[in-house]
Amino acid sequence: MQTTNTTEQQIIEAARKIFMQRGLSGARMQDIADEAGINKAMLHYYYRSKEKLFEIVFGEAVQMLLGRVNAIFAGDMPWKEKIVAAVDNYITSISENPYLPLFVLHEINQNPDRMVQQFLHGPLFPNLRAFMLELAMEAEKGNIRKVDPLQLMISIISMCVFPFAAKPLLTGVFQMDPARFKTFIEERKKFVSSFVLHALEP
Amino acid sequence: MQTTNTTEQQIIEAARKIFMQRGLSGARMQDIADEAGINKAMLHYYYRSKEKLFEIVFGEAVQMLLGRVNAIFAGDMPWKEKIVAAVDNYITSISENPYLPLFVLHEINQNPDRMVQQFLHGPLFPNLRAFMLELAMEAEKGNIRKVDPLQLMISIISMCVFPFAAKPLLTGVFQMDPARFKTFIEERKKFVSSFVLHALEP
DNA sequence: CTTTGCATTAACCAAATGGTTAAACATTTC
DNA sequence: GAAATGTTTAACCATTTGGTTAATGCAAAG
Repeated sequence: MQTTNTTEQQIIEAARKIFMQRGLSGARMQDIADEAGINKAMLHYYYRSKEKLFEIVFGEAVQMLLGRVNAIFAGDMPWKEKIVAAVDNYITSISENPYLPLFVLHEINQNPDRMVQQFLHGPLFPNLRAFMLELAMEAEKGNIRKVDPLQLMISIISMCVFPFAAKPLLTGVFQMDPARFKTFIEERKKFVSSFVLHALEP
Repeated sequence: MQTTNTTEQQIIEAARKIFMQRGLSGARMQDIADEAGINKAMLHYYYRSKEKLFEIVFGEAVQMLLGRVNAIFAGDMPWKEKIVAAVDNYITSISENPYLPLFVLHEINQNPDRMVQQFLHGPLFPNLRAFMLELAMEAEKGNIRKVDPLQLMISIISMCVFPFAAKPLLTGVFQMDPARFKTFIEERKKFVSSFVLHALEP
């Protein structure tokens, strides 16, 4: 990745930073311009309106958050390894974008219709669905305890995502400093996958 | 609870509704006034400023979300029953306030310092801490698998809270209608507690 | 009845905010 | 090198928004 970006890219990066931190209604066009080191009029020159700019940032964010979860289940590993890899991979990728989950969650709540747009683009997580089917079959064969795959799936995602969405709350309640939180997240990778695998034992 | 409230109460209720849905920066004083069926000036007459009004609503919300989790672990039941009761209780209480988790999470992220204020009031979840200690002791005795109590605690909370924070996303991705979501939540009570208990088996 | 003190409102205000414009500046084209 | 095209800026504009004010309504106290 180049450090010298075009103005357009600089704007998107600045917009991403501001929107992610403050949300659509909390973000100020002036702040985005300042962050990008340019004049406010430039934002409108390249991206017409705040709404348009937001849609781009939001769309990319949804892709990052949801696209990845599907991709993780793409391989043809055994299901146990798939769970371990998925958890590890997902927590790692969110670590690099800690604001992402809450940003997406909050904005979807503000305007659920925006999601509809997003889902028209691609198919609905074929890998994830295939994986859930695989789990159901393993349960049938008696290799794992019989659980609702949807409940399981959402539990896994919950355990990976929630700590980031609740970071300031957790560090506050349990008095973790930033370093402690980092090790907590690192340890969490192992914890979640082993927790899930144990829970699935017949 | 009376249906005929004082103006002050009407304002708080209206503010709660608007703030919870739109957040601090997204809420408009005019909308709160309309919701309460009164003049905008009344808001300032009773609560000086938007910020002051928000702090009241936010404080109550934190209390609802965090205060309860501590209270649930108060009794002297065996730890297994405590987990079952806590999960059931917590999911039920959030069902009645589905906007609550995301609202609190989002606003804490916007301004983490606000939390500090909240924690100065009471002690830091003595029951929750006691329960975590109890789990550690059970692990020592070999009655449950040895796990980090903090990781476990946060996992339980994650699994209870996240589905509500992500409701529109989940209903979108997994194409649930409102009724389906309701049964999903109802089933979740049993799923989560049994999932956790299985995961804790030595 | 009138005075007093609180409750309520319409009209108003200043600052913030998303967006526009016309001119200056830079780069490419011929 | 001048015309044309694209980029950037300062100044400006209209609307929104949190907040104020002065006048009105109104119930209780005297």
